[in-house]
Amino acid sequence: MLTITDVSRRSGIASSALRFYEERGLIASERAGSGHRRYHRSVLRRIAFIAFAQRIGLTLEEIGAELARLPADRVPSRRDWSQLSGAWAERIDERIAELQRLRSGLTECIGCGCLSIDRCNLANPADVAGRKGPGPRYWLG
Amino acid sequence: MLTITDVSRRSGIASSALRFYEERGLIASERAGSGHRRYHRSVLRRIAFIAFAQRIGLTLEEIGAELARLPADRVPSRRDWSQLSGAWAERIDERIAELQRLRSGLTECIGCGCLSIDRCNLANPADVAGRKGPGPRYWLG
DNA sequence: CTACAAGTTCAAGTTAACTTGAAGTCAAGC
DNA sequence: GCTTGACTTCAAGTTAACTTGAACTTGTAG
Repeated sequence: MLTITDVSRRSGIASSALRFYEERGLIASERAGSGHRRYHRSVLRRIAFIAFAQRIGLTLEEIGAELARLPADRVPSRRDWSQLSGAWAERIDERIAELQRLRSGLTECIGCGCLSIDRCNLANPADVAGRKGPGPRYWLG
Repeated sequence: MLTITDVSRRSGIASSALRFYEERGLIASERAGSGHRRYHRSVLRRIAFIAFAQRIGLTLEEIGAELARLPADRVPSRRDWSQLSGAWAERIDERIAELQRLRSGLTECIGCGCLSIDRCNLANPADVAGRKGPGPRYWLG
């Protein structure tokens, strides 16, 4: 069993973040008699998965939903993990495609001078105009 | 001269956001005798530029820095605009490259079962471990 | 036994990019 | 003249993903 500092050092994730993940139900821990957290080594792989998924652009909520599909009664196998990431490739491909569209718009649209809201659909695609709710907006979100 | 509602409707950006951009010095307006904002039509192109730059991933602060390089004494020309976006192509290419690395890691790394913090550099590249400051972290930021 | 590091909880702060609400002013139609 | 909609400012709220601080307890080395 690992202490929170062990896990933090090995994963590069701050202890405060680990407690936060636990509060959100993304990882679990047992307690020593003292009340201190003790982690199973398998938590490291779970954390690696979380970090990876974040880089792909998933929110913690989405990641939690994925993790909930892992078997609860045993340590997940290689197959269990690889099945989770099924839909991700498509998601990444979509983002790459968007970036490539933006990249060609950079020369074709700004360069040619047509960057005007009335005529340029790169400057104002539907999903930019159709924003919803409060809080910051991210171009990939 | 356009009212704030005119500009909002034509750009798809909420009036509150337009006031916010002005507060940040990204756009400018004059005032009617009543105190109401009046915009020059050229502000639409400026807003289009802001929206485009945001989709590429620039923060408002960075966008402000770019906009500050436009000539202040006249309405910017086609050339003025296209010179601003010089460094962006490279930036987009870097992001595409990162996504492609992540995509191959998806099959090679999660699929093969090597996704462990100790051994997998996709799970824990330097820039994930080396995070700094408070606030949310984004995988592209 | 005494330091001092490491752990705990809980509330509040941080960042970006806005939105929402309150409280009041201005403009246009009937 | 009245109502209704558009506009103004300013303060406070929103979201995500954490961090920071306060106040306190545990574990360990000397």
